[in-house]
Amino acid sequence: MAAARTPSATRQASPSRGRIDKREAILNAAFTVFARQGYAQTCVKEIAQEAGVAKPTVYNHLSDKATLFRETMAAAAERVLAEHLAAVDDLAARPDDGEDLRALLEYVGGRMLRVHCDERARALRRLTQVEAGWCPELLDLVRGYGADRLTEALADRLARLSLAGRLRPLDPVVAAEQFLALLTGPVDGRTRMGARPVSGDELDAVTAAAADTFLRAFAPAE
Amino acid sequence: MAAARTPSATRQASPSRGRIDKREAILNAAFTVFARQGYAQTCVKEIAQEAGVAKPTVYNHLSDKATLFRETMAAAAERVLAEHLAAVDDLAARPDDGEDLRALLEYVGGRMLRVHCDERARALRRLTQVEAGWCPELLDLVRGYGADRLTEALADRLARLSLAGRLRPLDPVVAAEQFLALLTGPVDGRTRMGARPVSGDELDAVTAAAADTFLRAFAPAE
Amino acid sequence: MAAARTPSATRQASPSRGRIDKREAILNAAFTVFARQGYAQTCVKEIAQEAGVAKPTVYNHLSDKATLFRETMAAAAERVLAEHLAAVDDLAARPDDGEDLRALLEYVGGRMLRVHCDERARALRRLTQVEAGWCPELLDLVRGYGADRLTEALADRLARLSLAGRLRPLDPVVAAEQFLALLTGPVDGRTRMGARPVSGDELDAVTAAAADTFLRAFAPAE
Amino acid sequence: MAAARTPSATRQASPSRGRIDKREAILNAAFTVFARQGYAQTCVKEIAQEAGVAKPTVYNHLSDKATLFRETMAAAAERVLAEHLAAVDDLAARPDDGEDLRALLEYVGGRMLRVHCDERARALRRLTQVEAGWCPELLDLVRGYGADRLTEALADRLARLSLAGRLRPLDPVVAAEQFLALLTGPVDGRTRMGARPVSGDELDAVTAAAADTFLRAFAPAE
DNA sequence: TATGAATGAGGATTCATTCAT
DNA sequence: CATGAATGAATCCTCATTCAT
Repeated sequence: MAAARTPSATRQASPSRGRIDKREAILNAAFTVFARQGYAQTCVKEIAQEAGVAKPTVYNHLSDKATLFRETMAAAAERVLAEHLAAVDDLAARPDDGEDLRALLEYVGGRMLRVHCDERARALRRLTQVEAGWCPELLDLVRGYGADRLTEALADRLARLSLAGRLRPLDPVVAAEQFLALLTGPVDGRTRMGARPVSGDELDAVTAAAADTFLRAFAPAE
Repeated sequence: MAAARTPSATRQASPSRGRIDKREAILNAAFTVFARQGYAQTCVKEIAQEAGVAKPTVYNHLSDKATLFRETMAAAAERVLAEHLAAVDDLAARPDDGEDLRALLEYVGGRMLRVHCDERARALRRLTQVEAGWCPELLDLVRGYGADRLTEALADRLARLSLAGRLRPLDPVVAAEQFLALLTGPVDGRTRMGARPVSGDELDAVTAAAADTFLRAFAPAE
Repeated sequence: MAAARTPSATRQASPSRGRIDKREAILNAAFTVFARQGYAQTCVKEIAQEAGVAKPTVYNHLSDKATLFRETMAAAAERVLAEHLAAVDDLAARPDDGEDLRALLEYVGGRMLRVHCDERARALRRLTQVEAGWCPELLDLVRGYGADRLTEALADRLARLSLAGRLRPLDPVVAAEQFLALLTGPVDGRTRMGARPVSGDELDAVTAAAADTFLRAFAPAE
Repeated sequence: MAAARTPSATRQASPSRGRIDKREAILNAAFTVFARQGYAQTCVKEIAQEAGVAKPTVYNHLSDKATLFRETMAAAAERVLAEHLAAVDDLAARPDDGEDLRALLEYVGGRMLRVHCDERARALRRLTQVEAGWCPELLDLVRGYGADRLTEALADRLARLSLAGRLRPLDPVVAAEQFLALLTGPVDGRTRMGARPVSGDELDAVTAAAADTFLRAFAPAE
């Protein structure tokens, strides 16, 4: 089977690509529909239509509805992870020495908040939470793909800032958790758990308030 | 189940009570099952069994499955609201002058966090979030029954503390939002959106850290 | 539940009768269709139509297609058994002393052969044989309801005839088996395992030949 | 399976052999699976897997599932016929004059009974019987490939024995049918229509009893 | 020719909902 | 009113069959 794939991939890109594309199209369509309607309310027929394939094709690529759901969630988690990692890299690349600390926090906070509020990320969290009852592996699947990754990256930076004397001594993880909470908490509250969109201005206001409170609490003593 | 049968024994005394009790038994059973399995995965038969009545009886009291769900959520929201209000009253009754402010914040924070983590409250939030897609009134239904109520009560107290000079000048709503975020954010993160139980000790640690950060940010200037 | 059935049965015969009748109607229809088309080729819809009920009603009375099949076969086996037992009783009631032994054997043989060739009995044997692969309990289910019962009853009578000196000493079971084989073997061969009907004349001819051979083999020595 | 792969190694020598071999491999595999599961329960994919080919290859060689079944049955009938013919030849080759007639009958009977009980022959009879409903040509297809052939061969020998004065005057076909019935009837009864294996000892016992009864019935008058 | 992929039709099963009692 | 029984409308899944390679 592996032997069957290698040559065809060598001969021309299309056959294996076509299969991969179709599988990916199915997973994309599935995430769209699952996110819109939830697991049980979604019927495979809809997913097939959204993906532009026939129903059995879905079953050909993904044996079960449950399997389809798990794979869909895994793929979505991977995509969201990629966006998160981009934010993290962005964070690491951002020079902080000599800059205004408040501006840095606001930049980083805005970045994180936007990742958090991303449509896909929100749908992923919602679905995870809802369907975790019958599919507990979702929790482990999405674990670390969510804010945790950002939390750790943020904790790293906060630790370095503290060592550099630009923040008071602190527990980096707790500080990171709290900064994230100051960001996401008010937004989640205002958007009714993410059910409503929120304007960029509001995000900025929340970010500014979070940075302000964080700085007041964690700035080095005079 | 036993609870569903007991009232029927007292029915002779008050016929209308029997009806009410039966309706309430159905709503209780429905919330239990909905919370466990979600809306679509739940079939009316299960609810009827949990309530100890026959399926058509459910339809007699609540015309539709959707109606049943809405009424169930409304009743549950009402119950959770009652608990929230108790916490709020508790808050208002708590004398604060002359006491240690940190101790007050930790007491209030712990109270709120426990309300937030209550099994029923979590189930209510989860169901609201999940089923809001097809039943948008849930958002308005549960709005104000959740942390909002606490937020406002807390904002009141914070405003008075600020006026009394025990906190620096602040926007009470923002401060309340942030205090709540410092409480619930880390817990929600650690419990994977409430899917796992969390120990009382952990709650206390989070509460202490939240109070500490809040005080550092909002204590009056020297 | 038992309490709910008893009074209604007492009150009037119709409700429980209706249920029983419907169940029986379903089983009858199921046997008809299964016998015509085999298990896998039969879809539940057909059975429901044949029984004049809706598909879910079938599932209401008999949870599964497999269960439906097993119950159908059990009921059919019972009915066929009843016919067999009638033949056996008839056998026992038949006075034999003083009569012509050949006439007796022919009468009994014809009776048995007709039971054996009965449409329902043949269908039962066919289905048993066919579906025993995935439903082995069929063998035990039908065991004893088929020729075994007749074999034993016949063996009893042959033993008595032997004791009475009208047959030579013999092993009653072997003799009974052989008499039945002499009856059914040629018929089964000619009807291609029961796939084709066979005329009454042919049955009589086979019966006569069987009785003749049996008598030649088991008549008492001069 | 090994048998299906071996010929493909010799394919280079004779290309047309490869096709024939593959077709035969498919038919063999098909009979195996059909015999195990019946027509409707068998899906073409299984047959393809059992034959070690891809599903479309099956359709390349045999256009239809029904056609595949018919061809499979025809091929199997041919193979069983070959075995039957071997038995018949064996029968004819067996010198009988001067020998003990009982020994001859037991030899011939045991031979026939073993042919009758052969796994493939039984499966062929079962499938024929079951699927004859929708595929009536099976009856004609298998006719004459079963016991009929043996019946006729046996009738020939019995006729000659009768003419030779070693048996009383008789109708050869009836006598042959009855001898076969005395053999197969008890065995079929004991094996629950062939669903269970039967020991060689039991076959011998049945054969002895059959020969005994047959001799008593058809030995020449003193 | 042989195959991986795709499809259309169909079947088992469940469920919300409504009568007869 | 409360219930057992019945139903019509989905939904998941399988399978025989056909293209593109």
